[in-house]
Amino acid sequence: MAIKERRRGDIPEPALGRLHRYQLALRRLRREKKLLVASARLGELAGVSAALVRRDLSCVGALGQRGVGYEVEWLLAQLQRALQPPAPCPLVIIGAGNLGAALAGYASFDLQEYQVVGVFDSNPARVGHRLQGMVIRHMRELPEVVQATGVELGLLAVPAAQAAAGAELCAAAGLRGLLNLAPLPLRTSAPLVVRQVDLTEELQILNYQVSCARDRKRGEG
Amino acid sequence: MAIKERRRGDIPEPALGRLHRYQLALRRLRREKKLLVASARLGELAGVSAALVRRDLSCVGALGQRGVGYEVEWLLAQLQRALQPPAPCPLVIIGAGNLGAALAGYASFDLQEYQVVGVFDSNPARVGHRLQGMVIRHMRELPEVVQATGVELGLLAVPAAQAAAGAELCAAAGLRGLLNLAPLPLRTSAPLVVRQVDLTEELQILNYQVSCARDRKRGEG
DNA sequence: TAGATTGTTAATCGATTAACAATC
DNA sequence: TAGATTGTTAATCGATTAACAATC
Repeated sequence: MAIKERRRGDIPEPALGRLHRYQLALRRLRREKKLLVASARLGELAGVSAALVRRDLSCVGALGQRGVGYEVEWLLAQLQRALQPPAPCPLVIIGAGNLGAALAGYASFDLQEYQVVGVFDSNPARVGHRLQGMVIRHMRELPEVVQATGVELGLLAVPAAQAAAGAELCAAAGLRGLLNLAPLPLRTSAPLVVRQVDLTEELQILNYQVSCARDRKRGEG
Repeated sequence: MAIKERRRGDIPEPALGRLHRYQLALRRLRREKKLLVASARLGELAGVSAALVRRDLSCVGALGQRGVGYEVEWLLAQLQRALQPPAPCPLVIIGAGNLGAALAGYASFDLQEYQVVGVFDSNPARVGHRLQGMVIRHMRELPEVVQATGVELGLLAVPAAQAAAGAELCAAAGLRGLLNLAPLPLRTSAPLVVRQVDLTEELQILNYQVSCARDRKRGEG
């Protein structure tokens, strides 16, 4: 039986999220000096069924041993290779307002695998000031920085009204991927991969689910 | 034909996210003085098919007129009622580190529908300092604030290692919902509804999708 | 009436689970 | 060999799309 060709791009999106969480669980197991882990245990740690763990792992070609389980260290290496974060992945932050400033600090200190290589803003009043030890640069310098550093990813943290224009500038500057934190679904301009994270949306869903939980309890009680 | 009983909790989660985006689109249409909108146009604005728009809207009992479309103002009111954000929804922030500070600023200024009523931290070195005009309080004061203000939702912005303990304290203090921003899947402790937003995960997925897009292009070129 | 657009049903698609032969 | 656990196939479930009768 031929080893399945691991064509990139064939991992469905929900599986990508779970693979990331398996990594977290595996790192924890490694800290605990565990050498082997079964799909059942890994699923327990990641909040996922054992069957789904096995299916997800099989789609990155990461194999265990029947009757034994998965080797922690080796599996972790496989996942890292498959999801390929080339160690300290460079990143720019667009928007130096409240959220941008927060993220600059957060990303600098807490996201070990990512490295902020620049903070940009189109507001002249902000340009030149310092943020987490970095000088805020004008948006028009972005293409230059992309050229010089080869950075591909950006965090878009500007007000909703400016998100579309900001994304255009990012695309034009040569960025490849954008994590949009503005509460505005972005018309994904041609060559740019856009992902949306909207805290307002998350809060609204949470709020709804909370009120449903309350209703259910009332129904029982 | 009886009007469908709008039992709360029967809206599937993916639909909840889209309903929120319809609200954004509708507000924009309102600003543009549009009175009516068709499912096709609303879908276009929200990046969703017309059929799905109609299905989603029907599950909150929000109805249009055949041959005509949906009345913008009225539909917006229906959605707001169904998703019920009771105007300025109170909120606490747990963790006054980089991310917490950022969120405190962001939530105070940019999330109009939410109001930060307190920032908490368990690190005595931080307690007493000011953040966005609010005094950082010790975690042990949380129950008191929950009692006094009736706040139900929290943003958990502590380091991964402290997330589990933080969630416990929130549950014990009487919070009902928690948006966890720590990169750690939280074992949802009994009566607390937890939602996960992990920027690391989002970045990793984005990064993967970018590299897939690159591979595809290479394949073509 | 003719044209437009809904609400809903049936068909399709994709993701998850259950089950089990393979095999350590 | 007996027990454990994988990788994968088939069954199930849920969400999306296509299609169309209802009706403005």
